[in-house]
Amino acid sequence: MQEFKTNTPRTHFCMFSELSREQIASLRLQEIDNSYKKGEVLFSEGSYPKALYVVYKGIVKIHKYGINGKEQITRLASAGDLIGYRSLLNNESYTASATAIEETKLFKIPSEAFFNLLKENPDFSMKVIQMLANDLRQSEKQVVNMAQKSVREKIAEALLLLSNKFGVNENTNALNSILTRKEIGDIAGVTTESAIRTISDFNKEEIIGIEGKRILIKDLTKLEREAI
Amino acid sequence: MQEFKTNTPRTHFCMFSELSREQIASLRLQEIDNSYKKGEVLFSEGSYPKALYVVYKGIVKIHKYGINGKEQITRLASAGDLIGYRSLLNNESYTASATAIEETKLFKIPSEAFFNLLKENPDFSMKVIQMLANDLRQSEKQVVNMAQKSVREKIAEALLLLSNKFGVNENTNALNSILTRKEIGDIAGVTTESAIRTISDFNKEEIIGIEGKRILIKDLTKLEREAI
DNA sequence: CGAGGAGTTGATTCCAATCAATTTCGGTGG
DNA sequence: CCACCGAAATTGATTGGAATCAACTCCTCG
Repeated sequence: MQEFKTNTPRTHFCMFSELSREQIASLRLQEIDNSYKKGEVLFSEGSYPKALYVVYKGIVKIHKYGINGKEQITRLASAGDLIGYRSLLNNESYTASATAIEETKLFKIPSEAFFNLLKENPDFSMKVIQMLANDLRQSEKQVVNMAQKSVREKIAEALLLLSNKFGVNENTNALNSILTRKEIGDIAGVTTESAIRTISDFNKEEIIGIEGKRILIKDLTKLEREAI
Repeated sequence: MQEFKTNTPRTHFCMFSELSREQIASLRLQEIDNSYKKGEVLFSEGSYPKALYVVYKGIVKIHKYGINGKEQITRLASAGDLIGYRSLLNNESYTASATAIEETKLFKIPSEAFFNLLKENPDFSMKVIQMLANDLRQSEKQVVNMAQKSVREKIAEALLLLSNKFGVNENTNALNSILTRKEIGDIAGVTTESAIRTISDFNKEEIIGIEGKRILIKDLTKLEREAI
């Protein structure tokens, strides 16, 4: 029934390609001088957006708190990704928090600048629309995954996500990103213990390798098969 | 165009309010002469979109097939709702199927007409953007629900969705929509048996009532509490 | 070198899926 | 109008997967 390969590397989609120099200027990008360290919170669920941000270095997790505080990571953002746009577009408070996973640097775009460009440039609007449509597709696929897949499948899926999004070292095959086991569990929607056990199983089965916190993708084909 | 009525002022969002007569005309809305009967498929996962549709009567479920054919309903569309827009915007094949739950009538909008209006009317673009941002918010909430909630919570959530989206008869408190127990399970992401057992439990606890296939919302407050 | 966080492992529990059987219901044709 | 058929709903028994609880080790960092 599945018509797509679930792990098709998504061509990176940059909102800002094809904008003219003037249009970029009109966004009034401001470099945020201080960087966010690992664990620092960029914004929190419930607070109100004042601007939107473009990540230009590092990794940010977008996460929500569910039943008795259990975390769910809904998205990972890295260089080129826009964050905080959704609440801004809806004019509502943030429905998720954003926290740096690695040291992160951001550009800030004042919200009026963003809205002005949206109004004046139909191509830019179309870009935003396509980005949203893509995110939505991704999210709905995720709903089905969460509802139906086993822990093993969800962890395989999470590892593939990390591999696609951040890539692997071409010599060692180590994932370029280092997340805690808890965070991997929070992506997959399983407990930390289940994440650890499954990662350990994959290691025993030589699908992946483990070097401390680092995970090596040893057999991508098998991993893809595990994710179904 | 006729006014679309619903009991859900909060979530309901009509794309076409605030469009001028000319703009509406430019969409070249075509009434589709034959209606779709209960169970009829409007389009299927994997096929390619040729146009987009506005529901003007009836209910349509948007659903995907997951592990060994198990269905997941990702969205319900009724009067005023647009369907099939996402794949059109992405220029990709449908990632979900659409099936009539009740006898359904549609307007069809040729895709060029839609794209033209998007290009020419920033306000309309903004409407589309907001609709997408809303859908996305909804979908990400759903991811957390699926990942973390119990069967009981998910069924309560599904019943609330039906109550909000389609309303209840103000005398009997019966849900205006009639879905099968399987479909309710497919919304909640649980098996049909679990859906039945939980609905039966809620009935025993006088949170809801059952009259054949019809479900009566007897105690909305309790139901909301169940959904957490 | 101590402390605390991250990772690991084992034992236990329990929720929900699965499997199986039966009843009820709604629509259709004689 | 009623009998019949298939689909939907229901109920029970069983199983199994994953959460929970608990204890412990291993880093890493001040």
